[in-house]
Amino acid sequence: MKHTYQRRSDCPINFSLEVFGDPWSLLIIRDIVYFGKKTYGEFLASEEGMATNILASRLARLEQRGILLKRPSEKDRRKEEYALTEKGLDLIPIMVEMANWSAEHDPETGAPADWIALMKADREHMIQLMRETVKSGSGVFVGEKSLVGHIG
Amino acid sequence: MKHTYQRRSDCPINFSLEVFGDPWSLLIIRDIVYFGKKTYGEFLASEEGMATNILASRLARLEQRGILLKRPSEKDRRKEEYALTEKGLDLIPIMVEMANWSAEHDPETGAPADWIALMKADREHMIQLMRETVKSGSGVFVGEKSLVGHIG
DNA sequence: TTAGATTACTGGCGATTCACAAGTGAAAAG
DNA sequence: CTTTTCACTTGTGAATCGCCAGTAATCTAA
Repeated sequence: MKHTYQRRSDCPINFSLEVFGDPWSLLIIRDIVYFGKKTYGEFLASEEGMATNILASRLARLEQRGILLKRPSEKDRRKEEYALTEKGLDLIPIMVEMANWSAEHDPETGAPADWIALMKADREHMIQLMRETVKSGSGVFVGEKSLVGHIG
Repeated sequence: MKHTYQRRSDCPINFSLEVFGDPWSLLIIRDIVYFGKKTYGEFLASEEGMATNILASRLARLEQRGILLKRPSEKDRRKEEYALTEKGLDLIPIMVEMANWSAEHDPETGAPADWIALMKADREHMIQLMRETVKSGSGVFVGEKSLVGHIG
C-alpha cells in the first residue's frame, strides 16, 4: 500500500509541521506571496538555490496537501502555473509572524523596516490586502498589482 | 574550519527556516510553551516520538541559535533544564498562527475549539498572557500557573 | 523548415540525515 | 553497595539530500 500517510499526532503544531515543516516548502509559498512567482523555473531561480529534484518533490507534495493548485499556462504550453489555494492563502499570517520575528532578531535581515512597521501597526488590514493581492495574481512586492510598488 | 555557518539568503522567511525550519525543533518549543516541559526526558516522552540523537542535536542547535538556555537543575544534578530565551518567547505568535491554521484545516485536529476561539477573539492580550505564563515556568495548558486549568 | 533555446521535470551518485537499538558515565534511590 | 534514573553518545542500515546530467515537449529565430 503506497502513500498511507501516518500522522505523528493530532497536535495542531505537529499538523503544520507535517505539511510545511521542512527547509524548502515555505520558500515556495514566499515566492508566490511576496514575489508573484508561478512557475517551476521562477522558483528554481530563487537565491536560496534549491535543487531541481527537491523543488519537484515539494511542488508535488504541496499540491497533494491542498496548498497549491497546478494548471497549464495558457500563454506557453510548456509551462505549468502554480497558485495558492484558500488553504494556502491562509498561511499568510504565519509568514507575516515569521517575517516579524526575523526582522526583530536577525541583524542582517533583508526585511524592509517600513514594511515590517506597517505590518505591526495595521496587521489585520494588511493581511487582508496581501491576500487580495496574491489572489489577483500579483506578489506583495513584485507584480502588476503589487502592494508596495513596481520595479520596471 | 568547523561550523562556519553559511546562510542561504537575507530573506526573513529564510532566516526563520534556518533556525527552526525542520520537522522537530518547533515541537520542543511547543512542549515548553504549552506543556511546561523542561528536560530531555520530558521532551523525549512526547507522543511524536523523536529519536534520542535527533533530540540531542536539536537541543544543542536551538541553544546555539539563542532560542534555548540550558542550565543544571537545582533539584536533581543529573538533569539539565531548558528554558526559552526572549528570542524564543518571541516565537509564540508564530505558533499561535500555526495552531489557528491547523485548527481551521485539519478535520482531526486536537486543538481545543474554545481555546482557538479565545486566541482569535483576543489575540494580543492572550499572547501576552501566554508569554508571562511560560516565563513563570508553567505551560499554557499544563503546570502550576497554567493559563487553562490544572490536571492534578 | 530547422537548429537552438527553454521548460518541467527524472535519474544517478556520493554525502548527509534519519530512525532505531544499544551503550556510557554520572548521579540519585533504596 | 546495588539498582535505577538520567542525559546523552555511538553504531547501523535506510531514507533523504544536494549536485549534476540528462530528456521529451514546446517555443523561437533564421
